[in-house]
Amino acid sequence: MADDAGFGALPSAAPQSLTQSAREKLKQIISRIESLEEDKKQIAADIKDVYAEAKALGFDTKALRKVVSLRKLDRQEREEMEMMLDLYLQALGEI
Amino acid sequence: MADDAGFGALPSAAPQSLTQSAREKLKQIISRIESLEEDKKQIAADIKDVYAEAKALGFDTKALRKVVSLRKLDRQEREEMEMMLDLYLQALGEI
Amino acid sequence: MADDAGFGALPSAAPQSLTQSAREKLKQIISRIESLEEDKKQIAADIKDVYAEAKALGFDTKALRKVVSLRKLDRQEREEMEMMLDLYLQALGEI
Amino acid sequence: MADDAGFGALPSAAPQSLTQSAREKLKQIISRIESLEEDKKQIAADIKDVYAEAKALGFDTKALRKVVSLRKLDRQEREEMEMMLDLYLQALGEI
DNA sequence: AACGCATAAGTAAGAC
DNA sequence: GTCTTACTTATGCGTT
Repeated sequence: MADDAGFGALPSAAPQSLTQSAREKLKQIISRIESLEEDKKQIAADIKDVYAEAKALGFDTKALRKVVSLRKLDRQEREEMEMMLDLYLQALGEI
Repeated sequence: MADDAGFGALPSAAPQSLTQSAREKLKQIISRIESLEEDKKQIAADIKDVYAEAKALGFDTKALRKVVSLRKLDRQEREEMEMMLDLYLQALGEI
Repeated sequence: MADDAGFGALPSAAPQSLTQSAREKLKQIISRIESLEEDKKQIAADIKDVYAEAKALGFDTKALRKVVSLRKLDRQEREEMEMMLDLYLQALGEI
Repeated sequence: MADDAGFGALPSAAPQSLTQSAREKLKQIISRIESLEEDKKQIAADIKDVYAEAKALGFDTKALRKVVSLRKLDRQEREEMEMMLDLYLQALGEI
């Protein structure tokens, strides 16, 4: 697959002639990123499947999504609270 | 505003009192979704890490991202072409 | 939920009492935006009409949409390539 | 520009050999759609500009967007009311 | 009339 | 710290 795309994207010091080892490293990096993105995409598809399944069971997916996002908000608020707490504890430690 | 949450997150027949089994099923669904979203979030963090690592090695992350997205475009175009081909074959089949 | 509308749609210095001129300016801005969005909506409707007309003439709108999107992809890729080229030229300039 | 893309997307009756006039018609259709989409894109850019200008004047664009979307919701509700009213009037006429 | 899709809005991250 | 760019979510549209 368009694997010769390994141009550019190089250590800024030597733009036009990448050393062999840099080339190798670059390929690895690209490969890892693309692999991770593939995984992410797969999980997104899995999530879609779960919603589809829920719908088939008679659940209202729109409401379902709302529930999930509300719970996420709650969690975020809780995390923020913890961060605030850390901050305060830290501040107290500095007295 | 978006708060008119048209509820009914449940099998349409019994809006306000979910049966026990429906409740269980609902919990399972939410749990699975949240677990998957957690995984997805983790992978996104991993990707961030790879970029950070690449940057530390002297690679230009902006160019790196461009390379990745360009390769993605290539892939998309190839997929699009295959879909087009399918479409045409299908159209021909309908003669 | 998203109802915590963190207001202050106004010059930060005087949150609750907008000066008369700021009020005027605000009205103008909203008006311009809404007018532009109206135009945009109109054009979207026009596009819909063209597809409907095409369908009436016997064209397969699904294939039609694919063609349009493929041509758009082509254009995007060409633009991407030019951006890449700029990036490289720029990188070379920095040697 | 990739102008040879005028393949397929054809009246279902004669998939592989588009008549000359159908080809012409197809080109016109694609051209009109692309032109309209270009206009739409331009307007979207204009809207962005207005928000940017508002920001420069000290307005909080996030809140601004909220205002616009709220007003849009209001309008939609009003339109629905009018539709309902029409419906009722119509129903009354049928007595 | 409901389902999936595709665009569009809003949000969050990264670069300069 | 601002600003753009990318991603995620949400709504609407066409289709079956």
